[in-house]
Amino acid sequence: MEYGSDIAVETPQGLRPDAPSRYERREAQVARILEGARLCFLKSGFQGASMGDICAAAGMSPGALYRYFPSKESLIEAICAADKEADAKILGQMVNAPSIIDGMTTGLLSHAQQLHESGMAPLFAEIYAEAMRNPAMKQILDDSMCEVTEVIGAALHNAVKSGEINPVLPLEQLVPIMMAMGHGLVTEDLPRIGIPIQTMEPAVRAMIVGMLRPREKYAEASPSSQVQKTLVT
Amino acid sequence: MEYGSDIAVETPQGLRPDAPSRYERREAQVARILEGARLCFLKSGFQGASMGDICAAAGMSPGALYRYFPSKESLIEAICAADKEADAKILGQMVNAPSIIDGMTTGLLSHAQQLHESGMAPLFAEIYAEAMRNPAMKQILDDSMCEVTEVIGAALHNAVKSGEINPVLPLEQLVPIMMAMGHGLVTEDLPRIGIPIQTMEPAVRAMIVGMLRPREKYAEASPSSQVQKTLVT
DNA sequence: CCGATGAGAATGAACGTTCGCACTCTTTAT
DNA sequence: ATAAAGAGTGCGAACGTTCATTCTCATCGG
Repeated sequence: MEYGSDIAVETPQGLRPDAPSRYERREAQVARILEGARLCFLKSGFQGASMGDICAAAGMSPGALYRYFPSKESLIEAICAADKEADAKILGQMVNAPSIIDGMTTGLLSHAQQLHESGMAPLFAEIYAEAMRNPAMKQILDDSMCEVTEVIGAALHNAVKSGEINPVLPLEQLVPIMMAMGHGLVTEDLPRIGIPIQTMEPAVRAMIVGMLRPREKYAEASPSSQVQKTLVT
Repeated sequence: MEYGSDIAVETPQGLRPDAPSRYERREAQVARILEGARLCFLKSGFQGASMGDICAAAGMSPGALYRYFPSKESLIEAICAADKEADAKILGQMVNAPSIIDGMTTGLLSHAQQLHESGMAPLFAEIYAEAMRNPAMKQILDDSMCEVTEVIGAALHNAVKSGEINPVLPLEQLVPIMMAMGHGLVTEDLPRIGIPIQTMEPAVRAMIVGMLRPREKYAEASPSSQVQKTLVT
């Protein structure tokens, strides 16, 4: 059951630096497998998709596929990890915006948009369900969650210190709650039921403003939904 | 593949009204099976739990179990339907409260509480994931979702008419968005990571208030987080 | 005695994974 | 330059297991 963890290919430095074929080909094959696996998992779920299905989708025999991934589980983990990396990118947008309200609003909406366009929303649900019982998957998810919590928490902490916002709750509690709500927003795939992402902007902003209670000069923000805070907790 | 849909037991009227043993015994067996199935699905997921596991959990042989449920799929559907019924109960609380803000706030929190206490949160994730690919499951979920949307939508509509609230968005858009956020809140199982349900109260209220923008006399509400609306969309 | 119920072995399919073999490059030896 | 060796890669049959479901037979209440 214990394979060496050579899922990822060796670094190119292991070969002549100008030799393209071997290393690049291997990377391309890995990509093909992951893409096929993603499609199958999307259609049938982690447990429902068979290795046969995945082989077919990747245009490859089982023998060949197993040269790249030692088990079905390793495939699932690779897919999850890739998904979490995509999340991290979005995160950057959120915390680097000049206004924390704008950053979080557009960050959440981009996340939803990306998930919808890439058709990954169902996979998200799958990952969550799998994490509920598979400890290895749980770890991947928790690590990612932890990292996100810290980065957002730090950004909010700065905003609090500079007097930009005055949250309804201590940050340790507020951040997970906002993330949970955001998680619901992006997994529900609202565009599918006729609610375009852009429509959600005022609602998302209202939620964030409601929870962060920015001082007036920060709260004006964009299109609609003006709210001003009146009291400190 | 096409069995008669006699998943649920025949109504008691089909037997002598004073005959307890047959009908009651059958109902008890069904309950035992469903409880065992629930535990197994919780632990291993719909696809991961085997009929053998479920038989063992229900203290029953496969031959016996199949006298009550014609397939594994019918078991899954029964579990989902039971779950959706539990949701409907919570819904009553929400719309019958004198203040729509209070009703929705406490309704959401009760839902989260119940899901956490009954340990059903992981099943929720499982149901969602399954619905993403199984059309029959999708139907069950959509029907429930549709019903909830209507009831909440109607309650909000009344509140708008009476001038109690002035939502940031048209209701057809707002309701699904709020439900999505609520869904995220209850499935994330925040108590598990150290955030007790009651802590979430101000945050949930802030979200709801932010989105519904009640007039001042309704907005005062409980503990914290006072927000007042200033403009119409 | 009959229909409902239960146990548990049996069945056939599907699954994840492995194996043996063939083929193709790349490197090394001649 | 050519041959031999070796590693990487691919195929698809085969293996052992597990699974959902069915079958057969026994039991029991009415």
